[in-house]
Amino acid sequence: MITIKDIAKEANVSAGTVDRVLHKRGGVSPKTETKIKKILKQKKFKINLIASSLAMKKHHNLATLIPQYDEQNLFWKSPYSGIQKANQEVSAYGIENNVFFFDQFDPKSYLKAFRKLIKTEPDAVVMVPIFVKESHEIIRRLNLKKIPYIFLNVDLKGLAFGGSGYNNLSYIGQKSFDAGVLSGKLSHLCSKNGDEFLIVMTRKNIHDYEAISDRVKGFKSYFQNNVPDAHIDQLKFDLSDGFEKVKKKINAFLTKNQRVKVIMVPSSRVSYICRAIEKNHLSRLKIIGFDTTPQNVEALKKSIVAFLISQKSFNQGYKSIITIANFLVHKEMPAKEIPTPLEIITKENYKYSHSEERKYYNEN
Amino acid sequence: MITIKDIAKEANVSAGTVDRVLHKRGGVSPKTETKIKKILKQKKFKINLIASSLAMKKHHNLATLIPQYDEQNLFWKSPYSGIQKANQEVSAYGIENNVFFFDQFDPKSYLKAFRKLIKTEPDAVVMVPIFVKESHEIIRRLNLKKIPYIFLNVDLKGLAFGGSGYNNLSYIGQKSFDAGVLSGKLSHLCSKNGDEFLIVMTRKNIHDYEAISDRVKGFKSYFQNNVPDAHIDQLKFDLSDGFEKVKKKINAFLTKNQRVKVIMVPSSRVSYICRAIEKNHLSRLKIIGFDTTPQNVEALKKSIVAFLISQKSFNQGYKSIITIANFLVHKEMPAKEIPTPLEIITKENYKYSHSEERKYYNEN
DNA sequence: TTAATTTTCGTGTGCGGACACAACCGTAAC
DNA sequence: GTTACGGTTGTGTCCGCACACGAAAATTAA
Repeated sequence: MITIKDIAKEANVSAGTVDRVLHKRGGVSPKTETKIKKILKQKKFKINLIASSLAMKKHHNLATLIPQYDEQNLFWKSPYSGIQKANQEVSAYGIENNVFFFDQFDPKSYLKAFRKLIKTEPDAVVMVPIFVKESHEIIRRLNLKKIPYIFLNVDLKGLAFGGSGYNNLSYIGQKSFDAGVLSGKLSHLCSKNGDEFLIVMTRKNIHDYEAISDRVKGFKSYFQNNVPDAHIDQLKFDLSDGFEKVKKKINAFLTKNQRVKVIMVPSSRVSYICRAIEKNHLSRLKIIGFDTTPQNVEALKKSIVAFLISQKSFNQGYKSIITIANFLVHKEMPAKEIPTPLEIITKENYKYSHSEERKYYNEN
Repeated sequence: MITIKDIAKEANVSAGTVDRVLHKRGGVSPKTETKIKKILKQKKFKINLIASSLAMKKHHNLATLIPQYDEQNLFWKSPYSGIQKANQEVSAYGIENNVFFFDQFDPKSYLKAFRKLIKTEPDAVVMVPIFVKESHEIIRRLNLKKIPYIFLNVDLKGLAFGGSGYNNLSYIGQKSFDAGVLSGKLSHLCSKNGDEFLIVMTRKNIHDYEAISDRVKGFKSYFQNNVPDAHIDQLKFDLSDGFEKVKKKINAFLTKNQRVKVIMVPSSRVSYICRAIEKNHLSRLKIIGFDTTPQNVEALKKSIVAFLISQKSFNQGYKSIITIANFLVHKEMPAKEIPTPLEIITKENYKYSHSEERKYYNEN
């Protein structure tokens, strides 16, 4: 292991000078600089990150803005767990992360949470920009204060601020269109000629409308490119529709359309849909959904759902914090987009797929 | 962030005493010990791992014993890359890892590599125990020297040393039986009633015979439990069979058995098999294989192979080093078994599944 | 009571690097 | 020739912890 002192000795300078070169702090004569740089390369010197971050101790202050989860909507629990795990890890680097929650159906609570957030004067922000208009305002203020921010799970785009768009450091989440394509492929693989397909949309979670519609587009795109004459039906339910109405509607449809053999639910509400479907229909159906919420996994285990496509939201949360921490501490510029793997989950491989997350649950 | 000094001040003792309690070094009166422990809990003190590992600087010496990869057999490149990545990371912790290669078909080279390895007097060993008899001897010597070791990718078991078995710290790899079950499920999902299934075994790689036979068992087990009357055929090829013979045999079989619609190849040689199959057969077939070797991925991209089940061997290699490093540095006892996820790879999600690995390739 | 131990505890140093500050050099201005 | 000043470079301290060493207190022996 080569240290700064080793380099310094070799170059007949002091450690301070080497340090200046390493950090481009200036104040070094060109001669010595090139000499040091040469030795640095030659000896393959790498900064010891352990020692470095200990010495820095710049006590950074992070802030996270994410939806609150509840019994009804457990989806957001997973990224939050990932965030907590990351918080623990980065705390040794002098990074503290304050998490602010908001109601995913209430734009006002979003702004309110942000107002609390901004008062803590964070050095960087991780946010889930669910609401378009309000996010625009929030980002305007972050830009003003020159606070860097990254998007988690929702990839807000637009020609804001004079066409330049939002300059988030990074987006961490799923590529919804490709996830949809994958669901198309899986649907196709577990069907035979003449089978029909059904997309069931629930509009309960307005927030991820963009993602859901992208998944549907991806799904259709797959069939256009591979099975152009496939017959794809679509059912939409609204917020106001009660469970009974959903039930009636969907079963009536399935009775009338006996050739429907595959159902794709482009949201995390697939288990809800499954509960609505009568048993006699279920037996002929292959059902594909998204996200490994506890209810969905339950349906998977009972072989009601054939595939779940997971976006590993635990990892998303975890990675978002790690990414921004590396940016703050080591000035490491993240990729503009950090896509999460499109994980295919079945009854048979579920237990191996979320071990990190479960381990964390058990420990806490 | 709470430091040892904070605790010391609170307890009216010195930092040294707190340190003694933290590390159970003894020499502390029961009174002060309980007092300190109480404050430790109350303030939720956590050792700063950064500072800790910097202070320790116990310059550990690791050794790794893995098969050499070559053009013919790229499988082992992936874990090696993971190991290299991990080596880089742990080097800051004063851990150096020497990698020793051997020929996966030559037991003698295995022993020879080990002899070189043992001369470096490693503090711990990561090994791929391919050869049963030779591994027994190697492990005997490791036990004698009390050098801890973990198994990578091959889960050697047995009633060695008086029935106690090998006491490897951990096994990091795939659960082959469950991987087979998963391949069964996927085969089932993309078939319809009356379709027949074919297992094609190549015995080229004797070493993973155990894993391959477990996969086959898992495959059959799935069908026994779910589709007891399924018709499963089996073809075996030997080392001595040339490509032309394989070709002739397999195409003859497929011509005669037109109802075979799904082929499962329980090894990483699926692309080899695909090349042997004539086009007119391919169109009706769904093919499932293992491991994302470059050739297999190529076949996946061309839609010749429907599914690959990946054991993420890059991660296996990476994790093996990280695990043993944590054991050495932080005395963290690993789980006895660390199973790799059973990842389902299709043409549509491949690009998202090995991003870490590719990123590493590009950087180097 | 005093000396010899043993138990218990405090102090100091170093891990490798970051950064503030001091010190040095040469040159230009006076 | 002295002073001033900017460009360079060296030195020292600290980050939080681990651990060796020695000092103090408590105990036992003489």
